[in-house]
Amino acid sequence: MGRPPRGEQSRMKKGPWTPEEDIALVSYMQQHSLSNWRSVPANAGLLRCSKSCRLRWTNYLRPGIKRGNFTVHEEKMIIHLQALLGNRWAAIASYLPQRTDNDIKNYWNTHLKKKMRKLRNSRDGQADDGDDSTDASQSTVPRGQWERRLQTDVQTAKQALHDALSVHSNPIKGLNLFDSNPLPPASPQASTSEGYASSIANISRLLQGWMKGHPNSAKNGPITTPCPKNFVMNSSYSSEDHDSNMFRRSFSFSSDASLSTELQNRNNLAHTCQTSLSFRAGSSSAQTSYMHGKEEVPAIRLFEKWLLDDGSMATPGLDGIW
DNA sequence: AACGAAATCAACCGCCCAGCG
DNA sequence: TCGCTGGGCGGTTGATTTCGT
Repeated sequence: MGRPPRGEQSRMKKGPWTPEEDIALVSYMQQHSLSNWRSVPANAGLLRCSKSCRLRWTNYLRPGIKRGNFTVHEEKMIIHLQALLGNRWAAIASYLPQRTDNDIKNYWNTHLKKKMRKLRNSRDGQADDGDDSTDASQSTVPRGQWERRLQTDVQTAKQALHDALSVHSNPIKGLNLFDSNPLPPASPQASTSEGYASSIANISRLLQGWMKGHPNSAKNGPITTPCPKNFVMNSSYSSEDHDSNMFRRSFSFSSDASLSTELQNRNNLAHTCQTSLSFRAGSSSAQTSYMHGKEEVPAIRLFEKWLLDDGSMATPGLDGIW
């Protein structure tokens, strides 16, 4: 990618995003269909590089992101998937659509890696040697496991592609993850799955943090408070402080916007799928493994059962962590 | 209360790849 | 075919927060 001109680069702002910037970006993203990220900073009035905007949006501001409070089930899935796929966080994140690859990566590095190391040490009775040999990407994977990884890659890719394509015939499928309803559930019981952070909640969070530290609240840093399960608009918000129109815009994602986001997510998934397929393209054994018995469907079912079944078919050695 | 160490995580960096002219 | 560009990915950094003494 071409390096931006020196002058332009120096004018670009770096570091933590302010609530004002977040609102500007969210507001822009809500009103415009995304054609290319390069035009976003200028059009949204941000002194950020396009990459920074994309990252901020995909990792923190876009609708349907759940942050913090990883469940035991999610932990297990991450560990299983990491063992299978290695540090391919985007692929792992595709199995946890509420989570971003960055979030999963951070969680792995700060929590799970340590947990795994502890487990290994207690099992082997060895002192911590500090290496990360539990990482599939760095370990010498036994042939059987490698083949299973390979098959999983292909199946993951196929499934992702299938999902990505099927959205056109059934756009509602899977949309519970990206609820188009701008209003939060009326009661805790109304929320089907456990706490899902909508865009509304994301913006609420940033505004709450903004108000807590406003003005010049940089010291408070990014808002990391977990989202409430059922967001209630903060009644203490004063429209005198900020542009109330912008506020309203930020809190009213249209279903179209949510749908386009979902479509893009699925397109991204399809891209991951392509990447995944090409990843092993040079391997003849990949073909052998994939074609074996023409049993793609049972294979993915088995894998998903293994993956999603809480501990019943857990990876040997992982039981007892929780 | 004060200080340093450790943990956390948002954001950046650099590389890679696909698409396009 | 080649060079350029936009976008995606994984690794790393560094500011901030939390914990222990």
